[in-house]
Amino acid sequence: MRRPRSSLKQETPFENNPGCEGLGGSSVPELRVFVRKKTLEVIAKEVKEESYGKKFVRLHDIEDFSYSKDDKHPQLKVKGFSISDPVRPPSNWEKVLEGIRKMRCSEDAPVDSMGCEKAGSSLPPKERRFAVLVSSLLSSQTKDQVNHGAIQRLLQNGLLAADTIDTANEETIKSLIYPVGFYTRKASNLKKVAKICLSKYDGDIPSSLEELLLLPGIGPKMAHLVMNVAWNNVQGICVDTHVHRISNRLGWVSRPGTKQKTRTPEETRESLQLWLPKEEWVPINPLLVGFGQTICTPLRPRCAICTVSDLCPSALKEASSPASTPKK
DNA sequence: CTCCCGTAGT
DNA sequence: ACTACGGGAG
Repeated sequence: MRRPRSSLKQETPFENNPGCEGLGGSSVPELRVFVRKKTLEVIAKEVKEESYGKKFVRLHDIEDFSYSKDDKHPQLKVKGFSISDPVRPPSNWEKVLEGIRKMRCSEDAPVDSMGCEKAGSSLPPKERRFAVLVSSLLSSQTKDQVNHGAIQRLLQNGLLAADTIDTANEETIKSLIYPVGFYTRKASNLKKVAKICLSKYDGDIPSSLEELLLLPGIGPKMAHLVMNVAWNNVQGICVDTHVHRISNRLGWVSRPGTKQKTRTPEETRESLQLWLPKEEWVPINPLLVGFGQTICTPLRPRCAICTVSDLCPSALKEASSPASTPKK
């Protein structure tokens, strides 16, 4: 459902778009793609890496502009570059996925089953959503069990709601959430988030991806997770380091227009979403996380016991697990 | 000891 | 692109 605008020169949709503003005044018509915080990266990257090597695009180089409401990102079509290269799914991806599922069944992983999924499951909707948000804030780089303990302590002290957190002492919060990773920063973020939720959302949490991303401490991974869990609204794939690593090993993703590996989880997400059917967007995360913890580990992946190694372009190409670590 | 992990700041 | 954060794991 895209609304292509054929003649940008006449319409210049950016002028009416709060996210994008033209730089008036200069004799050369130059359009600066100016958007909020994290959206900037997406657009700038698309333009920058694909064609220009800079964050500015000259107005006359833009041939088309499209905006879709489902997809939040505006897209620029730039002279000499085609955005719409057809993307075909990697061969055998269904077999690979099925193979990984089977391995996951036999070898049980400690899979962080996302503590936030059950966070505050007994609370009313609004409170539950807030609990999910808090749990997501705390859970990054933290074991599920530790995170759960922190959530329980917050709950017991009545500090799992925007209004109470807003008035609470930051030191108190800090001590309650300890020992979650980065507790100092997270305590500070929690206070800020509570204030924002109170003032802008009546104590509820933002219901869009963009607004979630504006909260301190909420990045792409958690924003997608919160959209999924709190709002039951799948806006994108929740890509963590496991999904990022394994997708690249399997050759499932690449930098646009190349066969190079993606360099960031966000690039991986964009690339995966181009072909992976939406039904898989949610289950792919727990599946690959568990697989990544037990078999396709960051160092010394156990390709020898992996049942899909014959379908994996990276199999046995990195130092494998037990065999040899002679090294000097 | 080194590496790792999401996010933010640089 | 690189790094701090704050612990856990190797």
